[in-house]
Amino acid sequence: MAFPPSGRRVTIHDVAARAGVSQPTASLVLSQHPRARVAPATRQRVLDAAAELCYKPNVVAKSLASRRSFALGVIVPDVRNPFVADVITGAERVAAAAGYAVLLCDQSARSVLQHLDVLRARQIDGVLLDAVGASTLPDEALAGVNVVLIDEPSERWPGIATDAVMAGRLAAEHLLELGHTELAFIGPASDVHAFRMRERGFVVRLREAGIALRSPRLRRAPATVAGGRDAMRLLLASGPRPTAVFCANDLMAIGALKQALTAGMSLPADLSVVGCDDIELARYVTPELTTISVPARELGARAARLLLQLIEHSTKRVSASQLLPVRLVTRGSSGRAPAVVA
Amino acid sequence: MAFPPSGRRVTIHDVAARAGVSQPTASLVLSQHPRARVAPATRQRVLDAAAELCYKPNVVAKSLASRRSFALGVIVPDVRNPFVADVITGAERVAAAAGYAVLLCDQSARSVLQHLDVLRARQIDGVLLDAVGASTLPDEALAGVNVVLIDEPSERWPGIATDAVMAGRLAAEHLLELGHTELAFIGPASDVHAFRMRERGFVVRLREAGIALRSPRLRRAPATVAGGRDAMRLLLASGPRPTAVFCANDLMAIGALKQALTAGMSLPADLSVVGCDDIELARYVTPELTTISVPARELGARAARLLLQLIEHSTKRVSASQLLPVRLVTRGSSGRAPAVVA
DNA sequence: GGAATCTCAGAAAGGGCTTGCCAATACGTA
DNA sequence: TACGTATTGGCAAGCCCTTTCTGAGATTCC
Repeated sequence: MAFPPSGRRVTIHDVAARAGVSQPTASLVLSQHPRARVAPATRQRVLDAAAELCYKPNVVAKSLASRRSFALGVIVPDVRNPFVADVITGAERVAAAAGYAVLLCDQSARSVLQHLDVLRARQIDGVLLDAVGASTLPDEALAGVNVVLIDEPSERWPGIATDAVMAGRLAAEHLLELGHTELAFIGPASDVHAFRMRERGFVVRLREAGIALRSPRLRRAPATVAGGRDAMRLLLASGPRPTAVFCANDLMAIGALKQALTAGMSLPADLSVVGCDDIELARYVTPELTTISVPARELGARAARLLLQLIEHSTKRVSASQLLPVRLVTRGSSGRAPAVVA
Repeated sequence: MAFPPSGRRVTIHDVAARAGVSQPTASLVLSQHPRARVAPATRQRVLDAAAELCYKPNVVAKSLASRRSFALGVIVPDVRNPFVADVITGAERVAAAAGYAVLLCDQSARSVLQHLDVLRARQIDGVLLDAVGASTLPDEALAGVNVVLIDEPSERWPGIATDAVMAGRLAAEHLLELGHTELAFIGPASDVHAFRMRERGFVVRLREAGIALRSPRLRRAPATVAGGRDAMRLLLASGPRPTAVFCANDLMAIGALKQALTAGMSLPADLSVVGCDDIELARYVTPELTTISVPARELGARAARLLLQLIEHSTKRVSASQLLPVRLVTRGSSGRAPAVVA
C-alpha cells in the first residue's frame, strides 16, 4: 500500500521504525552491498517498509556521509557543437544507467578551472574533460579528482580518444587517390589535441606522397563555420588555388564549402572539400560533405564507462588510453582533381 | 599567504579557529546575507582567515543543512537538437553567474518522471522543463518543486514561451504575400505545445485568407530531418503538389527541402519551404532556409532567471508567463508562387 | 556443559554546514 | 546607581545518512 509522502519527507528513520529495526540497520539493507550482514527476514522487513512508505533516499545526505556525490561533471567547450552534443549524449546515458547524475559544464559559462573548483566543492565523483585543453592545465587543477580525458591523450590521465592521426591520413589518401596534388588544410590554432593530430596525419601522409604543405595553404581559423568561411576566403584570394581542402572539423568544412560556392566555384568539379566528425549536418549541405566519421556517442559512452570504473574500483592506472577507429565517408563534396591545373 | 590544502580539506572549523571565533559565527559571515549580526572587525577576521586558508565551502554539507542544492535541473528532449542546445546554453550561463550548477537531464537517458525523481532526491532547487510535454505529467510529478516551463505555456506553472502562434502566422503571411495558394504543413503529432501553436497560427491565418488546410496537405511526422524527408515524400506523391510548405521546425524543413531536391524539384521556383527556429544550420543548406527566427538562447536565459526568482524570492505566482517575439527571416528557400497552377 | 566462535543488530560517532535561541557585554537612560 | 535595550557571538540541535565498533544471543566444538 504505497501512499504518497504525507507532510514531512520520508526518511530512513521512518523506514527503520516501521520495520522495527534500528536506523543504521535500515541503512545497511538499503544501501550496502547485497552481502551485508543482515538476516534475510530482517532485510525483507526493511525492504517492505521502504516500499510501503515510498522511501527515496536523500542523495545529499548520502553524499555527505559517504563522501561521494554520485554525480559526474562533463566539461565541454560548447554544447552547441553537434559533435560535443553527441559525446554528451553518450556519456549521459551511461551515467544515468549507473545511477549517476551529470553536471553540465560549458566553457562559455565558466572557465575550466572555475568549473573544476565548483565540481570539487560538490564532491564530484569524477570529471570528463572533452577537448578543453587539459594539457595546459596546472597539475594541481585536477589533483584528487577522477578524470578521464576525451579526445586528448595524455600520460598524466587516462582517456579515450579517436584515431585523429588516422583521420588526417584517410582524408589525405582519399584526396590523393582522386588525383589531387594541390592541397590545403584549414584548422584551428588551438591546443586541442585532436585537431593537431588530424593536421599531422594529413600533412605527414602528403609528405609521404612527396607533397609539402606550407603556409599559405595551411590556414588557421576558429573551429567554427565562420572560421572555415573566412579561411576559405583568404585561401581563394592568395596565390594559385588548391583543388582540394581538408578541414579540421565539419563545421569549418561547411563554412569553407559555402564560401567556395559563394565565390562561384562548382563543387566538386573545381574544388573538393573534406571535413571531419561526420556530424548530422554533413549530410544536409549541398553538396553533401565527404568527411571522416568519428564515433562521437561511443566516445562519450566509453569515457563515462572508464570513469565509472575509476570511481567504483578505484583502479589506479586503467588500461592505457583507448583509441577508437575512424572511417572515411565519401559523399558529394569530393571528386576527381580537375584535369588541367592552372 | 594563501597556501594549498595540506592533507585534510579545509573546513569552516579551521577558518573559525584561525579567526578565533566559533564555527557558527564563521558560517554566519561566510554564507549569510551581508546584514548578518556580526561586528565588522570580526567579520573581517573571518574573511581573512578564509582567504589565507583558501577555504572552499563544501556544497554538499551546505545543501544538507540548508535544504537547498544550489543546482538546477534542465530536462530536455534531446541535447543534440541544436535549438535545445541553444536553450541550454542560455540557461547555463545565467545559472552559473548566479552560482548554480546545472544538472543535465536528457529524455534519451531517462524518462521525465524518472528524472524528476532523481532531481527531487538531490533536493534540486528548481527545474526547467523544455518542451517535454509537461502538460501530460500527473500533477504530483511536479509537486513541491520549483518549475519553469519552456515553450509550453500552462496555467499550472510559470513559463517562458515564444509566440508560436505568431510564428505560424508569419510563415503563412509570408507565403500568401508571395502569391501561394496551394499550401501544406508538416509537423509532429506531439503534445509539444509550441508545435501545436505554430500549426494553429499557420492554419488560422490561411483560413482568414480563405484557404482551408486539410488532411493530405497536413502531414504528421517526427520532428526530425528524417521525419521531414518522409513527410515530403508522401506529400509529393499524393495528389496535386503544393507550391509552398511550412514545417514545424527547421530540422523537418531541411529534411523536406532535401527531399524536394532529390525529387528533382527546383527551389524556390517549384516549391517554397519555410522552417521555424532559425537554427545555425538553416543558413548552411542550399538553398538557405527561410524560417521564423526564435530567440532560443534568450528563451533559456529568461527561463533560468525566472526560476532563480522563484527560488530566491519564493515568489508564488510570478508575473504571468512571458511570451517572446519571433520574426521572419527571408532566405533562398522561399519565392514567388509559380505563375501557372497545374 | 562450558568455552570459543559466529551472526546479527544496535549504539555512537561522525560528515560539514545552518540556524534558532540565549548569554554576555556594551551602551543608554532615569 | 540601577535598570532596560541593543549589539554580538556562542551553544546546541539538527539536516539525513554511513560506518566502525561493540555486545547480546545463538551456535559450534571438545
